[in-house]
Amino acid sequence: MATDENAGIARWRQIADALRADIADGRLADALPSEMRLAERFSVNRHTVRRAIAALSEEGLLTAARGRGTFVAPRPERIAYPVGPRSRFSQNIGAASREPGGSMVGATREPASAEIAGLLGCGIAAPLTRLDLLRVADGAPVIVSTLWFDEARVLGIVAAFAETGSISRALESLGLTGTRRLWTRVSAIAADARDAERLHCPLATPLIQTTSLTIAATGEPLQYARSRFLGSRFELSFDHAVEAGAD
Amino acid sequence: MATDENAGIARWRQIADALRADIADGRLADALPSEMRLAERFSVNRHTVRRAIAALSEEGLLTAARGRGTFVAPRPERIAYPVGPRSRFSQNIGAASREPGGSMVGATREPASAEIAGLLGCGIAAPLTRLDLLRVADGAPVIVSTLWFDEARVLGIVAAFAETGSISRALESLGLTGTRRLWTRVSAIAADARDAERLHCPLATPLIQTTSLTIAATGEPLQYARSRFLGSRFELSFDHAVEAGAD
DNA sequence: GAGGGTTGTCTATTTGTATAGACAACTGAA
DNA sequence: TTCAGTTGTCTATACAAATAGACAACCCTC
Repeated sequence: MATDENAGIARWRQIADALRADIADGRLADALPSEMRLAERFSVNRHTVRRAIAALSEEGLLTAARGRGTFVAPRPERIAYPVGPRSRFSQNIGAASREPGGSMVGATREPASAEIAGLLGCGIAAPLTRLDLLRVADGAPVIVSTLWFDEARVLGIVAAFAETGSISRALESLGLTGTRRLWTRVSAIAADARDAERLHCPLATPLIQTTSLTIAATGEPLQYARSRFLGSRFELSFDHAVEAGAD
Repeated sequence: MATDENAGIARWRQIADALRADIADGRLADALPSEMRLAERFSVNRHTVRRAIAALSEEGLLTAARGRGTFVAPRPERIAYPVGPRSRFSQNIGAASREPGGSMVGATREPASAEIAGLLGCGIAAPLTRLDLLRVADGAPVIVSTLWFDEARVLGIVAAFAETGSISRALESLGLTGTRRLWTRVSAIAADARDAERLHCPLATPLIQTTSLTIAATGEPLQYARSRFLGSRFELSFDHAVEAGAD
């Protein structure tokens, strides 16, 4: 219940973060405790609590009513996001009965770094197609992802994506069917200024970062991707199939 | 390169976070740019940069030498942490040629919440054994995890863990062999004051949070676990086996 | 209507953050 | 040795954050 000083994080921000986590996990619902009670609970002045509440109201998580109290907005449930060999964004968000959405915020050419060249099996500095996507659920941006392809293998993908609105359908229209995700790696990072702007979230919000490799039906590496998910809105889910002979 | 104001995060902390990320990802190594250069790069006064550097020096990431410059400590590589049906902590850390380590920081009884009761297949408020573990690599704490078991099924596990130093070996000594992890769910959270103290990391450091369910050889749920990993030190890795008939 | 409890707004004061400038102490190379 | 470039330390000032207290505006219940 205590807040740390000298952490470089304002107390009101620490309180806002704590309340936000409580709301996201369902520990706080309906009526918030009064400002005086919260001030006692965090060992802080009432004005400091008020500033935290103001920040959360800006985010739409709380609404205050003079004389009555402050109330928690109905919490958007965490999006369960299954990850497996056939993961697709539109399918995942669609299954959660949300409007799938994604817009391309950038499509550029880029020479392959040593790391990506190794993963995609192309030469260093070979031309890559890089797509930057912003993915939306319930009208709010929730994922930023960057995809890299060996340019020669996906000619016309930008137009195909613009037409179909989906990477998997765009790949199919190029004749690349039966693609499969080979692996996914997961870490956690803090949103930098760029991420915060794109995802409409406060600076330093925890994000889930995944990197993944997708292969074509032939087994050749096809797509390397890096995605950043709003940590508070998502729960990635991995089902562990039993590998043959792994016992 | 710009820092945001009004985010409730001090500029020196934003700069420290940015430099820490650059170090973790290998974009910064050997000699750091001079304080004046960094001040220009972040559009900030030199003293503000100095405070950021002081914080990172406290963490052991930088060492400054008057007249020569400031240097990046050799970076501990990210720990690749494979997650699958047979995941075990000691095995993972051992494979990365680090000293495995783990100490029990708590062993308590706890009545089952509705959520955990549903997962473990026991009654609500049934007695559970709860173990709190702190896991260490290279002498520094890197994971906090909490494990819940149906008490009746793991009598004596505390003593068995104390003897073997490993959960999997403790379970085997109780006759529970052939356990398997059924699923893992992943999200990202910010370290609260409690986590920060235990993991020796700054407040609001991004953590990977996993929850997982492990079943016994019979298929019955055995263990529910929640772990929090230092996001900067880990990369969880999931290999997607092709499920039979999933095409 | 009265009264207790709530949020909203005001003033004032103290502490922390950031900027600015100057100079000392030190290093390495010319 | 000289000198440009580095980190370390000092003073001073402006602004944001946090505390403290008071009171208005409002809601609900008795």
